[in-house]
Amino acid sequence: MKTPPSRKEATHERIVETAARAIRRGGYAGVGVAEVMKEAGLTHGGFYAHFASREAMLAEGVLHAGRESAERLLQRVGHSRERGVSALRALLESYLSDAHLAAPESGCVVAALAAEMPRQAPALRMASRARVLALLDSVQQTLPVSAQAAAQAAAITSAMVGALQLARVLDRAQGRVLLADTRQALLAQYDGGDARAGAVSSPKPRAEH
Amino acid sequence: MKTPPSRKEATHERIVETAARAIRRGGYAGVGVAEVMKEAGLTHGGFYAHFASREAMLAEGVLHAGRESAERLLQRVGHSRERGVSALRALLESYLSDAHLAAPESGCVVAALAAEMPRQAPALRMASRARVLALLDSVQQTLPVSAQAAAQAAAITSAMVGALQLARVLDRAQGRVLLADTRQALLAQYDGGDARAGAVSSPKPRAEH
DNA sequence: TGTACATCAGTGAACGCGCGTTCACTGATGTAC
DNA sequence: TGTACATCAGTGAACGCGCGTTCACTGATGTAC
Repeated sequence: MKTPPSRKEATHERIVETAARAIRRGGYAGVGVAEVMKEAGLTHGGFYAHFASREAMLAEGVLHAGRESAERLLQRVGHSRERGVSALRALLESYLSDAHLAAPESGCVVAALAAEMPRQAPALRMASRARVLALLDSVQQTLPVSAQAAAQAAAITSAMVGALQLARVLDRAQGRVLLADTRQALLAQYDGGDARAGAVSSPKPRAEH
Repeated sequence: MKTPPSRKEATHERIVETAARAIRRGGYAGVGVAEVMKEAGLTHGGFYAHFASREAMLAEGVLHAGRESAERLLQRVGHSRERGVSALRALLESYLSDAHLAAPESGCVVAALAAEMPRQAPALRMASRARVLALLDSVQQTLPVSAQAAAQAAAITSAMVGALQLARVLDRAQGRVLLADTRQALLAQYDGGDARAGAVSSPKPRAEH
């Protein structure tokens, strides 16, 4: 059983949570020590009592962000299955949703950081890589067990991550269409017949106010 | 007809080419003015005779990189069609190749920078967005004309970009497998029957020396 | 063709700012008796 | 229960370095006559 966290442990956790949000918002390169500490309600002077370096904070942040969004995804998949929806469909509808598109800060850390990951120093690159492998594994677990499951998971995960990233570069309307198109294409291919075969462009979303 | 480039124009072009490589290697955030100028054989003092700001250089760099890799892709697709290979197959085999995986510096700028693009200042974000739209269009042009072509292009482009990024995060062997799996899955779905339906994991690549 | 001068591309030193990191100190929490 | 002291988390000022930007100057190129 866990002992209750000490004051320092609780603070540490709060900094890591803040960092996990900040790296998804600004990228590894866009996150500063002072900024994170301030957002966590502290001054930057105390930072090195918690981490050996800025990079160590980023590594803890990416792992935390990954675990957090993996949990959330798993929950949603669980709920949807109770409603008779396949795990894969639940996964795709959640991951490729407008909500996820609009909220990188609390979303998938791989989609937020993939391009930056290979450029990081070894420790941070390894932490990043672990989250990519975990995502691939999560996707694979929504597929029927078969010899091709790993390969299918690779293709599906690639499309999920790519679609979210491209959609975030485009403007809102174009991004939503791209997301919807990709969702439909993947469902048609991997989740059997109840989506019409051949993806069809969604109608333009209505203007927002 | 073009007048021959002045000395200054030639230098400017050389800086932009250098920048185009540098941003794909290091990301927007990893590129410095002094570094690019030095790599172009100049001192950093002359920089502001060529660009209004660092950001202006990055914008020219991303456009240059995009046009360059689009041209190269188009060439390869052209050659392959002469050999009786479909345009889409040629595109996928080139984009999802081990060579592209290993050479981000001269490869697709969207794959190298997608996650950073939404965070940039407006001018740079617009230049980045233009390259995403151009890539989507390039992919669509390899597809048969149909009402679904845009939607298919969205799904295929997402998978292409995502696969390259994920593969670059993993180690070399895992990355190649992920790339091959995605390639096969896309070919099976969109390029008809001669790839076995259902992607199959490739054998492990041999160790390199 | 040759000389004098103006223009222009590029040089190198310097400035200012942001940011990661360090450190002496403070105020609060917990322990000994 | 109360007092004295030690420990510990967090503060705030300061340091040093890198980097974008500026600017006075130089050497080369081109033009006028």
